[in-house]
Amino acid sequence: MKVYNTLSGQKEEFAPQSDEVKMYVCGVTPYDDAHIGHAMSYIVFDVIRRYLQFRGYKVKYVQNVTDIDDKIIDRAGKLGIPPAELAEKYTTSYFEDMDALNIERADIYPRATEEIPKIIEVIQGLIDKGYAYPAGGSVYFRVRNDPDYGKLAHRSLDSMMAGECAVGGEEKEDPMDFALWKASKPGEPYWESPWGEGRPGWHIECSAMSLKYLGDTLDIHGGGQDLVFPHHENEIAQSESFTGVKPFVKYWLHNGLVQLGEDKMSKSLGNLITIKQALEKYSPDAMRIFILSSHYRSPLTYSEEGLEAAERGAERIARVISRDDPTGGVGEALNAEPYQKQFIEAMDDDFNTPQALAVLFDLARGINQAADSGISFQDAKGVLLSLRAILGLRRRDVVIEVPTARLTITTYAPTVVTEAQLPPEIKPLVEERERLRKAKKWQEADKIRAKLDEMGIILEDTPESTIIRWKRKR
RNA sequence: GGCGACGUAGCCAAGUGGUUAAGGCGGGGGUCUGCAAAACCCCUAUGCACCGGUUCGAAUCCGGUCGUCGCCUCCA
Repeated sequence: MKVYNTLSGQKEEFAPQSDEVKMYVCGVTPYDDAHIGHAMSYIVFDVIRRYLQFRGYKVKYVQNVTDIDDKIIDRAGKLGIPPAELAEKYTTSYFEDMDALNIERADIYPRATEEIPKIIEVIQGLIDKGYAYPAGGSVYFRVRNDPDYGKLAHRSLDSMMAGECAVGGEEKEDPMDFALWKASKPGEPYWESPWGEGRPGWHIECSAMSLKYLGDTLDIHGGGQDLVFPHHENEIAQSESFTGVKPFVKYWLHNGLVQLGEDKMSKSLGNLITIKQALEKYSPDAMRIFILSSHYRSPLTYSEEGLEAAERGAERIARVISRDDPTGGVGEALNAEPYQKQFIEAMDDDFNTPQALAVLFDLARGINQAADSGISFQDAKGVLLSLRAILGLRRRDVVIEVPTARLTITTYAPTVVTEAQLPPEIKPLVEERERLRKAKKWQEADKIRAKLDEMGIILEDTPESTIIRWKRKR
């Protein structure tokens, strides 16, 4: 298995420290609804985690919630509510989105505000070792004392200085130094520390949490490419300086960024589409297919057409899974092993989900062919189910028997569907149409079909039954 | 300005030295169907931004040109 490591800039053979992969992915700062960019990152790492598990690894997955930060304080101030309340609101919203997208929960979600003792311990350790210094109630990391600084971003300190004139710097020894601890202003939330009242700087919480929950060396650290510098660079500096252990992370994985038209989708540009907005129009499976259709390290341009295409694809795979094998598994059977092998080959090559998805569609076609020609596909369907689960796809179609006819209800709900969920006015219409069809009154029958179509119900006649299909996405 | 990525069919997107350039969506034709829908079959890039070079052979390596984007500042 090969993974692309940002640190080396190359694909490397994946060799974790043990059978339990220690995985840390940068989480959110909850001050607003999560957007498509978040969806991309967390779907990508969800798939990576699922695949590692499929390959037999145990995975310990930790994701932080940075629930105290300048942005939270600013936004809460504007809204006139306590920062903690704002953070809580959007943390809840975040979990709703993750659940809706079928992203498995991390094992631990440490929150910055609950990890202050560890954060202070790390900062104090850095001061003791000469890597940090207090100034004006804050504490800064002394970048010049870390000869490795810049190794992740592949940049030298001097080249960083050259481009942009230094930021801040009033009490810093060096303009590139960054804050580990920030002195609080009056009215801001604060915690007691050896350096006075204050709060953690942006990068320190990730170092403290990952060291606490996963140890001195992580196997995988993930996040968006926009975090490479300065966030992850600073994490390396903090962590390796504190522990003296190198590397802090064996494999740095970064996903490409979502673009909206010409520009990156970002907070500062304000051109965000939230996950909640997208889910109003598109199913979770469509979102996942859309995102997984391009390689995780490539930029992804959000487009309605792309989502529409993904929606069709999601539907196709769900339909295959709803097909029954009439052979009962007897006789000639479709062998899905070659597909599974190809899927694994694709995923083993730095998580090539576009190719893996192509294999899934090939297998779907194979199953449909088998079904159309009376070849058993039970086992193949099992393979399709297990492979698509790695990508987190889960649309299901449910067959329901009613007294007058055998009906199949198609839905995208993750939960069990019963006839009771079918709107009561639907069934009589379907039955009436069936009577008209038997009487060969085609025009009247078609009128009912058209009427149902307007109600969001699609009817598909098959030799055995009529399939009732919901147009709705969920 | 510095660092980096990318430019493949109508759209999206794999492939990164060697038979006919994956897959999805869309489009065209057909089978099935009362008609549809679904499914299946066939077709839809003599060519991979452009120009040179290396090679028996390049979308794939090298050089150049043009274009797009990201990071360097809060960001997944």
